[in-house]
Amino acid sequence: MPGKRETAETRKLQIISAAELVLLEVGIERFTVDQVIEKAGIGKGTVYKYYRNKDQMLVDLVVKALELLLTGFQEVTEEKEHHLDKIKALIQSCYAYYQTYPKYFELISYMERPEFDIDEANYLAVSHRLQAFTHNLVLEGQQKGHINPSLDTAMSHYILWACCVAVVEFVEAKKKLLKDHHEIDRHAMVDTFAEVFTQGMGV
Amino acid sequence: MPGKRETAETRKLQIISAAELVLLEVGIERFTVDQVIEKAGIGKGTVYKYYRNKDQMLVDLVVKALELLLTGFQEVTEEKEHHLDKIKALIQSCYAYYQTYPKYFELISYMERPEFDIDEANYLAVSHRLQAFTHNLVLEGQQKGHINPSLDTAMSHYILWACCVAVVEFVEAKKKLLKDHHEIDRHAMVDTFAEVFTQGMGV
Amino acid sequence: MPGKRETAETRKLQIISAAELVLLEVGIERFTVDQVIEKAGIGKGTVYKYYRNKDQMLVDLVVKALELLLTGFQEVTEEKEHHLDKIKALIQSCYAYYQTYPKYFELISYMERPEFDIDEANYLAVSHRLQAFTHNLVLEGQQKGHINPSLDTAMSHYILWACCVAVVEFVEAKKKLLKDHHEIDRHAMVDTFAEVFTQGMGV
Amino acid sequence: MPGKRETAETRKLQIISAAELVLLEVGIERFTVDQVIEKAGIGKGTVYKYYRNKDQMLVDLVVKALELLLTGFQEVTEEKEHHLDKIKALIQSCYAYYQTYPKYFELISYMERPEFDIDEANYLAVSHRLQAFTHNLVLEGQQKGHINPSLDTAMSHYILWACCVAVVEFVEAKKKLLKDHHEIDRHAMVDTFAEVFTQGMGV
DNA sequence: TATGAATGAGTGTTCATTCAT
DNA sequence: AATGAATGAACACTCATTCAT
Repeated sequence: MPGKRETAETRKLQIISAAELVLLEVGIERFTVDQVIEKAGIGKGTVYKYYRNKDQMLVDLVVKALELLLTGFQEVTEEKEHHLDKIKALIQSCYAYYQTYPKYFELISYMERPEFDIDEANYLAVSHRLQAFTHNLVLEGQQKGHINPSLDTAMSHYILWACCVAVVEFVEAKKKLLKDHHEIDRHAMVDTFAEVFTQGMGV
Repeated sequence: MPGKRETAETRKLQIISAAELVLLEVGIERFTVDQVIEKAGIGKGTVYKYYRNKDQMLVDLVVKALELLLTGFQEVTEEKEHHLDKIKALIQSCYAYYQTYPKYFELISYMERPEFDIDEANYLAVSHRLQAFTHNLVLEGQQKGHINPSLDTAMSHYILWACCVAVVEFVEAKKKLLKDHHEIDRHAMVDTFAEVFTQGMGV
Repeated sequence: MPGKRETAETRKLQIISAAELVLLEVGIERFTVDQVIEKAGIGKGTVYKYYRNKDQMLVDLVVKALELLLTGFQEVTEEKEHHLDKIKALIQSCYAYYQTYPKYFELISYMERPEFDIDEANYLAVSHRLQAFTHNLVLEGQQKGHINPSLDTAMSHYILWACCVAVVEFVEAKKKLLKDHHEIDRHAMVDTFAEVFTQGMGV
Repeated sequence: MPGKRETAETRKLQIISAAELVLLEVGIERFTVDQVIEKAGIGKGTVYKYYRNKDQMLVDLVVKALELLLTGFQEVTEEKEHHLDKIKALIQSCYAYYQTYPKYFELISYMERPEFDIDEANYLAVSHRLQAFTHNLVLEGQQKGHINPSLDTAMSHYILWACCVAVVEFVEAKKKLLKDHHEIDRHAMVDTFAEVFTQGMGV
C-alpha cells in the first residue's frame, strides 16, 4: 500500500518533470499535453489519471516556479544587512530570475489571470510563503528603523511584489522602444527603479 | 445574398463595436472572429474586407483603449498643482481604469508582447503620446523642483508607467489572497503604493 | 451604337490586359479576380458583365498565350530550309517559350485539363491555326521528301505538338533530379530530344 | 466519443482507401480532407494522427500510382525481345495506364510540380526505381545494338519518360479537336508516336 | 451600365479530452 | 492501473460570385 502510494508519487513527479522540460522549451503559449506525454514516455490517459486537466498540471508547474523565485529572494536578501538593501536586492533578483527563466515568469503571469482562480493547497501554500517572506522583510525593516513605520506592513509587501513584477514585464515589453534610447541599458533601469522604490519606503 | 449596403465608415464602426462587445465579454484570450461576426450580424468575408486579419482588429481596439487611458491621465493630472500629486493621481487613475475596463487592460498587456511588434501608425501615435505625456510629467516636475533632478528623466517615465501596470495587475491577481485580509481594501493599497512611489521620486 | 460596341471591346481589352499582368506576376495557381480588378481599376461587377465567370477570362488569356506561341513557331521555322530542321527549331522554340513565359505555359497546361472542355470560338480558332501550322509543316516535309511519307500526316502533327509539351514539362519537373547529373544541361537535353525525334520522322 | 479501435495498419489502409476513392472521384484539384473523412467515416483528427498533413496523404497515393505504373511497364516489356519493341510497348502501356486511371496520372503530374519537392523515402524509392528501369532499358538496348550508341544514356531515359507523359496528356487534352477527325483513333496515334520515337532512337 | 460591398461555403490544421480495451 | 486511438469543435482566413444601388 505505501508502495503504491510511492508509485503514484513517482508518476506525478515523472509527469511534472516532463511538463517542466516542455515549458522551458516552448513556453506556456505552445505548451501541449501531447508534448508532455512524449517527453515522459507515458500514455495520454495516464496524465488524466493524475491531473484532472491541463490546467492542474500548470498549477503544479507554477508552484515549482514560485518556489524557485522565493529561494532566490531568500538567498540574495541574506547577504545584505540593511533592509533597504535587502529590498533593492530582491527587486534586482526578480529581474535576474526573469532573465534566467523567462518561460517560468511567463507562466506565473499566465496563471495569475483572473479566470484561473486557483484553489489548490500547494499553490496557496507557496503563495503564502512568498507573502510571508515579503511581509517579514518589511516588518523587520520597520522594527530596525530602516523602513517608514507609518507604512501599513501588510500593504507594503504587496506593493513590493507588484513592483518586482512590473519592472520586469515593462522593461521587456518596451524592449522595442528602448532601442531608440539604447543608451539606457536595462540593468541601469532596474537599479534606478529599485533606488526610487527603496527611497520611498525609507524613513 | 449580399446584405445591406452601408457606408464604409458605418460598417467599420459596426464591426469594431461588435469586436469591442466581444472583447469586453470574453476577454482577449477567447476573442474570436466568429464571435465578432455573430455579434455584428454580418458575413465572415465582410470582416476581412475591413481588416486584413484578426490582429488588425485588435490594433484598432487597443488604440481605443490607450486613448481612453491617456484621456483619463490628462484629466486627473490637470486637477493637481504639485507634480508629485499629479503622479499620485496618475497611478490611481490607472487602477480606476482597470476596474472599469479590465478586459481593455488585459488587451493592452497582450498587445505589448514582443511577438506583436505592431507597425501601425495609429498605435505608434497613441503609444508615443502616452510616452510623451509621462516623460513631460517627470521633466516638468524636475524643473519645478518637485522631483529629484538626479533621476534620469527618460528612465523615470518608464518606471512610472511600469508601476501603473504593476499595481493594477498585482492587486487584481492577488484578489484571492486579499480576501484573507479584506480589512485592507484595494483603494487604500493603491494610495499607499502611490505614496511610496512619489516619496521615492521626491527631492 | 458602334460607339458602344467599341466601348465594350475596349472594356474587355482593359480587363484582359490586367488579367495578363496578374497572370505573369503570380501564375495561374494564385490568380484571383480581385487582383484583376485592382490592376484594371474597374469594379468587380463589371468583370462579370463581360465574362460569365473566372474561367472565361482564362480562356481569353490562353488564346493570347497560344497566339504568342504560334508566332514564335512561325518565326523560327521560316529561317530554316530543310523541314527536319524546321521541326527541330520548333521543338527548341517551344522550350524557349517556356523559359520566357513560364506562367503562360502553366496556363496552357492548366486549361488543357479535361474538366475545362472549352467551347469558345477564339480558343478553337487559335487551336486550329496551331494545328494547321504543324500539319502543314509535316505535309510539306513529306512533299519535299524530307519526312517519311508513310507517316499519317494528320497524326504526325499531334505527336509533334505532344513532344513539345513533353520536353518542356519534363525537363522542368525533373530539375531536382537533374541536379544529381548536372553534367547534363537542359539545353543539351532539348537538343538531343529534337535530334531523336527528327531522326524518327526522317526518311 | 472515441470510435472503434482498429490496428494502426487497418486505419491507415482505411484512410488511404477513402483518399483513393475521393481522388478517383473528383481528381487532385478538388481533393479535400473533409471528403476523405466523410468517405472513411472517421473523425477529422484521426486523419492527422496518421498523416502529418494533406500532402503526406498525397505522397502515399502517388507512391501507389507510380508503383502501378512501373508494374505495368515491367509486364509489357518482358513480353518483348527487341529493345525498340520494349520501348514501343512502354509508351503504349503508359497511355493505357492513363485511360484506366486518369486521376492517378493527374496526381503524378501534380506532385511533380517543383513546389512539392517531396522528401519522403517511399516516393524517392519508387521514383528511383522508375528512373532505373528506363535507364536500364536504354542501356541494354545500346549494348545489344538496338539503340543508337551515340545517344547519351542518361539523357535518353529522361526523354523516353517525357514522351510517355506527353503523348498521354496531349492526346487527351485534344480529345475535342480529335472528334473532328475521329477517323483517327487515339490508339493508332499512340502507335504512330511510338513508331516515330523508336525509329529515332534506333541505329 | 457600372459598381463594389457583402457573402459563406470551404480549407487545412490543432489539441484537450474521452473511453474501450 | 495504464493506455493511446479517436474525436470534433474551434480556428483564422480565402475568394468566386451576387445583387441592390
